[in-house]
Amino acid sequence: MSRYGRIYDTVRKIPAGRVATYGQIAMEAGLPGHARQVGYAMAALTEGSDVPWHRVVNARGGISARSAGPAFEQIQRLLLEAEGIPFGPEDHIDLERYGWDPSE
DNA sequence: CCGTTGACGGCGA
DNA sequence: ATCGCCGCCAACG
Repeated sequence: MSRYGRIYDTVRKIPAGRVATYGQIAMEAGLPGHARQVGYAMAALTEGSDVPWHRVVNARGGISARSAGPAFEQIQRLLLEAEGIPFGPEDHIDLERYGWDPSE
């Protein structure tokens, strides 16, 4: 987990009530263009992890489908709504309003 | 060693 | 705005 440590560390910085995109996390972690590796790193997480994985969404503000099954997608949406983040008619979050700005 | 796969994203048609 | 193709790179068989 040597190289992904930067990724997990960056995800931990996302404040509650905010979300960040895979590409954004990659950039903040010093790995621009490696959005896919961020997704791969998230898939490797265990349930006891202190990483707020649910705050990571795709570039359109939506929840990406995963091989683990649709159940986790539901859980992610529930966790985000519990933090006050609303989903639009197309199941997407308004990144302009709820996207994480690292400089804040 | 090589081909496939995958929690993605950008660009062109 | 939507769709499809391609690039990125680590993990697996």
